[in-house]
Amino acid sequence: MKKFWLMKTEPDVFSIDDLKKHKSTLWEGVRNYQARNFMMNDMKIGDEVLFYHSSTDPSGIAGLAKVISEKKPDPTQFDKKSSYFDSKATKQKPVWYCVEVEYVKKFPHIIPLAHLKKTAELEDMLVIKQGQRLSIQPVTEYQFQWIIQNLAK
DNA sequence: GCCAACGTTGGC
DNA sequence: GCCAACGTTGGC
Repeated sequence: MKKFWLMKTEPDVFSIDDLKKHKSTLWEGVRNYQARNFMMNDMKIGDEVLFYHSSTDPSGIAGLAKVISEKKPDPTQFDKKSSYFDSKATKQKPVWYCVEVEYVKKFPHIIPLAHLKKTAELEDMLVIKQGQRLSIQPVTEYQFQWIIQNLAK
């Protein structure tokens, strides 16, 4: 059963245009257990992703991606030079995992967070809740399809 | 740049 | 295991 997700990124660091250019990317650098657990346990090949730009103006959904590989150890946890280095992690016992996501499309216009907040059909979306910092969030199929059909233009 | 909300750390 | 202190996220 295909699932749907929202993944946040700061466009200054990695934007939808970067994903388009690279075709796909390992979603490395997640250091939150809840978000990691989604990637470790729940995200499967073919799952669809709303690609969300945070800490920018306006913040919002910039496009679509899809999951093309299931969990792999996050290489940055072993890299002493990386700010994501984790001394607790070993190659035999990695702590952090990530999935690989592939570019699908960039929306003609970003869908601003403020717009999502005003949409009654999306009132249960996690991303619009105050203080919701989780960088990978589950989205319902209804929410996903509604956004595609009504807001992605 | 501010700061509320949240997750994590560490002393006890 | 509690919880205060701290660091981070991310909208505004």
